[in-house]
Amino acid sequence: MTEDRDRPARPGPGWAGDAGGDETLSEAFRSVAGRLRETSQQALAPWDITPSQLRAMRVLARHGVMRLSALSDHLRIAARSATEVADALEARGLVERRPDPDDRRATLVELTGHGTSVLDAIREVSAAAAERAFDRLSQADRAHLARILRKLRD
Amino acid sequence: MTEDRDRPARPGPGWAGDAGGDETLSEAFRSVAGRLRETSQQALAPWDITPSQLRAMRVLARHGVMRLSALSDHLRIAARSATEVADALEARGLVERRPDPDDRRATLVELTGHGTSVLDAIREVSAAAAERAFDRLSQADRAHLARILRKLRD
DNA sequence: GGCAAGTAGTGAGGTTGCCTCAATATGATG
DNA sequence: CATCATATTGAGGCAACCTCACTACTTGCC
Repeated sequence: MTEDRDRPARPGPGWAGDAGGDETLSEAFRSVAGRLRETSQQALAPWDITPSQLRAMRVLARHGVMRLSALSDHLRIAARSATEVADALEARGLVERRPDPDDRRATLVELTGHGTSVLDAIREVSAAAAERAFDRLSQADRAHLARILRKLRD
Repeated sequence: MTEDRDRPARPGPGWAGDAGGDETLSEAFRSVAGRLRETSQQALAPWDITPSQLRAMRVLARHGVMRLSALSDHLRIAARSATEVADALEARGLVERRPDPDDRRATLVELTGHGTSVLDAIREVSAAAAERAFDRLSQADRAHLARILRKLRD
C-alpha cells in the first residue's frame, strides 16, 4: 500500500506505528505527541536544519553565548557531539565560534544575527503549526490541558 | 542498544532540551511526552530490545502473521529496513520467518511464543511505569485528559 | 506456452546523530 | 616544576534509517 518511498517522512523513534487503538493515557499521549512532532518537523523542512541543530539554536538563544561544553550539557549529549552540531551550524552561518578570553582551552559559541533571525522565523512558523492542532479544543479544554500539563511536569 | 555506557540517557529527538520555561501548549505537551518516553525506555532496557524492534513486535502482535513488506508498510520504513528489524528479532528468537505458501517470492514473519510472552511482559512493565507518571493527577483530571486527548486524535 | 513487466526480499554501500577513546593544549595546585 | 584536571577535537564505531541493484518469482498479454 501507499509506498511513499520518495519521501522519508521521518516519523521518528517516538512514532507509535499504527497503534491507533490504544486506551491507556500514556499511549494516547504519545500518539498525540507523535503527530505534533510530525507537523512541526514539516514546518522545519524549508530551512534545511535538523531537529538536533534546532535544539542547539534554542539553547543558545535562551542562554546566550556559552562554551561548547556548556552546550553539550544543556543538550545532554557528549562533548564530542556538541562539536559536530556546532560545526554544522557554523557552516550554515548560524553560529560563530570564538576563543574564550578567560580560558584558552575553551571555545565560545554564539548565535549570529542571521542565526537569530532564522530561529525567530522557525519559531513563529512551527509554533503556529503546532498550536493549530489545538484549535479544535474549546477555550476551557485548553485551560484544562495547560493546567494538567503543568502538574505533570513537576 | 548499547546501554552499557555511563549515562546515555537517550532523550530522543522529541526531547525539548532544557526548554523548561515555555508556555505554549505544544511545547509543554512535548516536554511531558519526552519525559514519558524516557521512563518507558528505562523500563525497556532489561530486555535488550530497541524501540525499533519493539514497534515491530507490537505491529506483529496486533495484526498477526504478515509479509515483510506489510511490516515495512505498518512501520513506515523502507522494505530493506524491515529486513533488518526482522533479522534482529529473529536472532533473539522473538519472531520466525517462513515462506509464504501463496507467493514464493514472499516471506512471512510471525511472533514466536517466546516473542509473545516477552512482549506481554514488556507491555506490563512499561505501561505501569508510564501510568505511574499520571498518578499525581486526580481522577477528574485523568478523565479530562483522556477526553481531551481523544479530541486531539481525530 | 512464452515472455516482458512488475513485485518481494536482500546484498552492498551511504547518511545522520549519537557514542567512546585518545591526543593536544591549557589551567590549577602543591 | 610536576602533576593532575579540563576543553576541544581527530579517529573510529554503532544503530537505524536510506537508495540502488540483483535474484527469484508472479502476472498479464499475445
